[in-house]
Amino acid sequence: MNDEMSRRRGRPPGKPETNPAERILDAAAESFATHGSRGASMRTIADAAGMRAPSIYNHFASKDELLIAVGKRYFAALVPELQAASRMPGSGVERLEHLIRVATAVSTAHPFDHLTMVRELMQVRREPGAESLVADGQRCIAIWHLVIRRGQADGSLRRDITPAGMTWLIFTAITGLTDPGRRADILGDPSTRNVDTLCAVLIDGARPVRGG
Amino acid sequence: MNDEMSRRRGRPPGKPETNPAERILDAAAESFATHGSRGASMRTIADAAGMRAPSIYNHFASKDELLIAVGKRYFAALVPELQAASRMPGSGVERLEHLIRVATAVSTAHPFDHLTMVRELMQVRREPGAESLVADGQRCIAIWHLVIRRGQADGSLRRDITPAGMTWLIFTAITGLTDPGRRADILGDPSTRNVDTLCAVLIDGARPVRGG
DNA sequence: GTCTATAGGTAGATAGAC
DNA sequence: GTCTATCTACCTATAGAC
Repeated sequence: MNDEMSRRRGRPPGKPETNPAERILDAAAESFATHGSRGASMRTIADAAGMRAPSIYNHFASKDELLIAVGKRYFAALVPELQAASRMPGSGVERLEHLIRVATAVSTAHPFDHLTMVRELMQVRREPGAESLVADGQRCIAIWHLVIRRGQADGSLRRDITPAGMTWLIFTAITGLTDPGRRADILGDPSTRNVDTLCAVLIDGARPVRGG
Repeated sequence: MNDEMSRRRGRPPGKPETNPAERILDAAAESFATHGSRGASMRTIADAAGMRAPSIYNHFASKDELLIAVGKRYFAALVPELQAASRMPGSGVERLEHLIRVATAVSTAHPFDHLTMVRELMQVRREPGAESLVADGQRCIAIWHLVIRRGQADGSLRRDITPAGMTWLIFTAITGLTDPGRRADILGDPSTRNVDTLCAVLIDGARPVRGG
């Protein structure tokens, strides 16, 4: 019984995942995304990570720092991919397609990190240690804006929408894609093919209007 | 001092809003949407509604019931509008445009109700009293699916996306539109014109692909 | 670096005066 | 129908043994 209690929620057998900090981050991200940062307790996070709550404080100084660490991990995965995609050759609409592809890939690969960042990170924006998160967020937005502006300049993207508006629409669609609770309900089959088609709708909607 | 404390956060002077239950619902929706259902406390909700926490229990039996009441108010505003829009004459894509228009109007008119429903209502799905919420949600989804299927049948909507996928994409875009925290950051100017253009992107993306 | 025990604070909800 | 006072439970975080 003690054996079963001490290492609960085992990760898939083939994956040892011996790093405690990473285990804690995984558990925290899922808990934050599912129950909100206030609904997630250090006890349940620790439980999912296979330890007791006080042990978390050997790796992270506070709950807020845990929240910030999840955000940092997310941007560490996203920013380099976005930068690379924005530098690929092709027309504006093609580069935007690359951006959507990599952003969707990163966010569906780490859905809980994405949702934690979107829904819970506003609360710790002004906390010490969160400055880099704000900077990374602005860096990402700047990349999207630049690519869209260039697409509008070369005529491959419609000009009646602001880069900010289009960025927001794409970002919010990706956020919906990562929502594990609603995915199954509404999407039914979360197959990659379906996701690609949804991205195609966004891209086709972003092209210049016919005859215009 | 007691005078200032007892009736805090006054609504606009011209609006008496004497109904306590409605005041509580307004305060609860904003608090739920902003801080999450766990981050929102009965004390702060009561404070925003101009009363003390125990007084809320004269109108709602528990915090969960308050959450459910917000969801009910949202669907009471949305469902009739969706039904009316789905019955308007025209092609499938035109009816879908009507749906998007009324759904956007309702959700931006009651953004906190919408966000509360989206983010926090999953937790009380199986609570007694929440059955009608689940039913209303399924009713809305059915309307969207029907309109989209008809549009695909009459050739005014692309056929390579499932009704569920398109519904989800639109719904998630509307959710993003209601987010008061991010609206200003990303959209910049929350003017109606901008919102209409974003809806146009969705509609244009949903039309049959060119040459196909 | 993990644990048990616990401090200190705040949450939801109730009792009962008015 | 609103209030003050309060109960009980849970939360974050710390202390200190091992």
